[in-house]
Amino acid sequence: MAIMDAYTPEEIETRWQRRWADAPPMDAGPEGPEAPRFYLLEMFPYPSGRIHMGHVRNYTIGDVMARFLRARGYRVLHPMGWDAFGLPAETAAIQRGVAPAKWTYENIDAMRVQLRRMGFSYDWKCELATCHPGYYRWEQLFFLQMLEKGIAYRKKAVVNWCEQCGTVLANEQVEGEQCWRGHRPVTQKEIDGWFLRITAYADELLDGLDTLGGWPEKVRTMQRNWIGRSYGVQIGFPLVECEGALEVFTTRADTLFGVTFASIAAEHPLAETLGAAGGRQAEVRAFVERIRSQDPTERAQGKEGVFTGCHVVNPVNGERVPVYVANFVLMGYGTGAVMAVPAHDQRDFDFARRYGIAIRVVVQPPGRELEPDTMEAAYEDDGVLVASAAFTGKTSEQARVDIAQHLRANGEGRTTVNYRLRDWGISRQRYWGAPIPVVHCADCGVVPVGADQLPVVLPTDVELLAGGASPLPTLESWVNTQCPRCAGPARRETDTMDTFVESSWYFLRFTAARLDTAPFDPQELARWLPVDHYIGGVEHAVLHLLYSRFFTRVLRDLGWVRLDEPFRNLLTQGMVIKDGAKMSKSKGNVVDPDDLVRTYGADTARLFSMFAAPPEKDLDWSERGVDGSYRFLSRVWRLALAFEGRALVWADPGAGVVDDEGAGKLRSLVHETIRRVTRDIGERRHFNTAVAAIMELVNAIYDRRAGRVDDDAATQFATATVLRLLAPFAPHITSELWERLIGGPALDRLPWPEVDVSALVREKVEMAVQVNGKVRARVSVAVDASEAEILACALAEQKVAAELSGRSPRKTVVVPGRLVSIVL
RNA sequence: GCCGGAGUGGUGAAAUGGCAGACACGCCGGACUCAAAAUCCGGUGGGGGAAACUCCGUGUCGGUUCAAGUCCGACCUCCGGCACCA
Repeated sequence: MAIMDAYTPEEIETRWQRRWADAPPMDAGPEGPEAPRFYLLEMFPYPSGRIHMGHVRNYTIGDVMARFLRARGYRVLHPMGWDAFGLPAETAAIQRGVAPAKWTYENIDAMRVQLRRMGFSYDWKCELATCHPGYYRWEQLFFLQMLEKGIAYRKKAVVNWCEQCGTVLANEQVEGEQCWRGHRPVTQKEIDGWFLRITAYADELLDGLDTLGGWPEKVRTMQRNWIGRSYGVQIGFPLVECEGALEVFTTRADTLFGVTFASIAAEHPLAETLGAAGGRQAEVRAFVERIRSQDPTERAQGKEGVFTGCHVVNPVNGERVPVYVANFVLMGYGTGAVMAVPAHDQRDFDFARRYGIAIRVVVQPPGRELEPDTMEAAYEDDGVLVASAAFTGKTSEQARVDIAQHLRANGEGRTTVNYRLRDWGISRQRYWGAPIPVVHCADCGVVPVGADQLPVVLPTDVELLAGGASPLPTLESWVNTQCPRCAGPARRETDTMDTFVESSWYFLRFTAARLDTAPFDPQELARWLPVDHYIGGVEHAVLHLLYSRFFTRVLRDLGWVRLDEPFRNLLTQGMVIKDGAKMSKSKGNVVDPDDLVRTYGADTARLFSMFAAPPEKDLDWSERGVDGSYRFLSRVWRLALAFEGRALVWADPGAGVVDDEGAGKLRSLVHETIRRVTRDIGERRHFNTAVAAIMELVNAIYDRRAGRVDDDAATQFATATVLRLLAPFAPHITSELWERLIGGPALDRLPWPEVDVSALVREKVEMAVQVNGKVRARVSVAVDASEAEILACALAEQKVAAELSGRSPRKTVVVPGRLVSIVL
């Protein structure tokens, strides 16, 4: 026997990668044969400079699918690009003195090398970087069109400010009390900025979730909660001490007769007015100032408030109730004022107990009677109304409808909808982002830049300021410009756009990444969109994935796309965990993909990330597990190379040429494995079990070959099929072995193996026989045996007869091919 | 607190209501070797038994069913999301 070449992944893989760079696997350009199309996309990375294990996992899932789908005859669009604007480039610039643009493009180059080294089959000719003017010029155009339609607008608002990032953040980008990048504190600040009217699409975004059957329920639920639609009534409570009325929002109109006070937020415009009118200006001011200076956590400690000295009138019963300023009322939700029903709202209950305000029960639960004096908590569920005039005796459900009706008839209120969702604040007080294309003119105010003047190019020859602030406001040559309207002197907007704006439409641009006369080619959009399968981390459930759904609809309404939902199917992969924690520098448990690839090769890295867990679960990184994957590939290597020097016959020998029983069994197993792997990759997306099936086949081939010198057609067919099934997971080693043993068409040009269903049919099946639910025997019966024959066979078993000991079964169940169940 | 998801060997995990633990890691044993590594073969949920076998076993307690990891009800634990949203 000749000395076998050792498995040397590094040498094999780099050689194949060079070949693939010259002749990419069937790309997805507009020309070519008509075939079913598949847009497969993975969330594009921020070019930090290095890929991490999360990327390896995410992109391996995508690449396995891409290679599989190509073999199945699809034309696959599988692009890769760079989410290239963002703060780390500025931080690096300050720390290391490299310009953000240079730093970013160098990182992109480095990461592209890493991705190629993994063997990922991207359509590199679609590559894009969002920091390129050829990309963001279209975003600026969209912005101008949104401005015209009122979707983009400017307002002064209380917003989240991240001290460390030196910028404003959207609500979605604040998690707990820290910013999404992990910084704290995030404080509240009142500032002028640009917003996109996502709330105008709240209903559509919410209802659209029902059409997304290909999304995980978890993500849909998260978006539903985030949008937070609630139906209720807005009621005007006339003010006693001044003119006008206090507008409140409630979902519990059925408790209206239980109102014993009203509360308004510290930021409510009436706070000052009511304080003055009620003669308690000093107290109110002091309270408001104290509350407003608190950070969100501090503010969430307990319920407190101050009486304004003023009252409002309950429209349904004419009662005067006091108005308080309360720390727990949010200005940002509803009207910033609430009617308070202590008996039926826990917050109001706490507040009423603290300040000695009356508690009035107006909803009684079934089966017991609430007494205000003995209540220990508010009763918040539905019940039957009491002490509610004409509505007494009605159920809560009915009363909500009837009272709303009554208020509407008297002009005292109207039904309305409220959302938890806020408009998307996109202004960032940062340098490394897409400039917002407007100017500020002393005479004309805010004036949009003409569409023919785009792009407003971000200057790249800048000096970053040591303090971290954006250099744009002080960059006179850039910031000073002419007003497009009056031609007078004007200053450019120095805020840049949230980088989530770029990622909200990149998947559309991939279909015509190099087009420079328009953002999209309508024909290409129609051809590819929506994305058939999108893969990424669940952390973007209410960030990128919500923004993209919104942006797609805006572009639809602007006439750019004909599409409601951008992503038909979504796969959210779990995190990569090591030693029980997410990989992070601070925990010191990071595995560097470069080290991994150097030691084991890309194929092993790919195989392990697919084998260790199903994609949606967290993946526990294990050095031993990686080693196991490497050993499996080595095992395949040795198995296949045993044939070196002889041409391996890879065709199915067919049922006829089977020479002995073992060969027939092996051939059946090959087809069974094709069936399993095809289903696991194509339908179930359980790549781990697909790999397990291939391993079983390899084990079976080893079993058959044990002790044999000669290798029959079935063994050769099985070995070749292993290479074909394993190719999407480990493209390098399989390509290498295929070329050495078979040559002919390259493995990645070959169609996916077909299942011969007739090969799956067995003559006999083994079935379990249960007596009273316990397996007592096994019988081997012909597959086409009737139920009666199977039963007779089972009853004839000695063990079964012993169990029966002469009794006759009370009931029998025969599931052909599975088992026989006998009940005594 | 509310909303999701998950609890299966020593470990990662697998199982259209039909023989729980496929596949892999680890461990144990054997072959090869002067020896070790690598490799190949075998064993490996727990209890009992020399063995044939046998009993128990998928977070807990109930239920439906000839049959439940899987369906239903209640609960416990862990993870994730939201969190004074009126």
